[in-house]
Amino acid sequence: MGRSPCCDKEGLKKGPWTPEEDQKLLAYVQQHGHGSWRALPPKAGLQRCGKSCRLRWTNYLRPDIKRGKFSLQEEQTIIQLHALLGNRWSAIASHLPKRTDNEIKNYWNTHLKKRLVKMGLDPATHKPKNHTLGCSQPKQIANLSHMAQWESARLEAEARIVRESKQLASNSLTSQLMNAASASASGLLSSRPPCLDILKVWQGTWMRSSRKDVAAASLFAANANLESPTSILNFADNAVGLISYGGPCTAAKDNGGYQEDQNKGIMGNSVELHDHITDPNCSTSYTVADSMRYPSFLDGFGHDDNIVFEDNKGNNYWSNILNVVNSPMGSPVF
DNA sequence: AAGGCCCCCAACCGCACCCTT
DNA sequence: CAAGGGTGCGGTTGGGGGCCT
Repeated sequence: MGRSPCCDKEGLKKGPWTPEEDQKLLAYVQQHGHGSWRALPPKAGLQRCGKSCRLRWTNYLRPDIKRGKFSLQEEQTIIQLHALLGNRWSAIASHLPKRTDNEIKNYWNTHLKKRLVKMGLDPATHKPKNHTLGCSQPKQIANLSHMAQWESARLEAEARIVRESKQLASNSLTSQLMNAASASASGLLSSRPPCLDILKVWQGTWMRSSRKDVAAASLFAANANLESPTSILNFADNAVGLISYGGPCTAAKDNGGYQEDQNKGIMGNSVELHDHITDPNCSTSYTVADSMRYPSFLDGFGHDDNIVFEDNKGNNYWSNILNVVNSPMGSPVF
């Protein structure tokens, strides 16, 4: 178990990077791509371990990094995703593609966490510390847990897709770096990330269940921009929440392991009925538990007689998350 | 001006996971 | 199937800079 640190070799430099080192690393990656990080330092003429180089590249030198102050919308996105995902920084970062997980983590720890504490919220649970406004009923706590777990697993999978896309982008970085603008336009480095489309399904479900107004829900779903290229959701065929796999088939296949995890972790209580869904764009068919069509954990959400998270303005906490997701400009990355 | 304190963030560390052999 | 290498991830640290006294 474990491995020996790669940085304990004699003669390897640690600590802050110098501009010369940055230049060497940048020049090498631009010319050759990073390839194997462990093998990179000697080739690039650096007295660093591969891990240090990788970190420096991913957290600082990468051309597709937005630095500087976080916008209000970015802050909101982080807080709300953190409410769903907890300290899953990479998953959160996948929805703020120009920010690194390290940056987001630092920002959370130094700013946002304190702000929540000041507001009397527990930064770990995002609930008021006295629990007077929280979900006090066990069923609702369980529902929240299920929601978070479900979304978390899905986001993990989508984050992985993003990573793989970036990997592909990285592999062709040389040409892209020659023309940063076109790289941006190409969508490889700064494409709209897989958004929280599942939350839209939830909202649609809320609308149905709370208002019993299928037409309104369908209208909402139809109006929603649900054409995220990597989303697992597809409203084109069914505006009331039928889940199908509409994403790139390679990505979906690549995430078989995550799908397994989802099935284990979230479908544990699912019914035995499964539907086979065939992606028209690829020959692979997918098995989707019936419970994914109508997630049972939605029971109890959005009904007037149930307590849900509310902020001090009386807004539904999860609706706020949905608002961020739904708003075309709700987040700089959406 | 200088010393102390605090904050921030780049970087490190160790573990876990994935992939290859 | 197991072992080992490569990489990703999250927690933590420490040094630099700003602020206060």
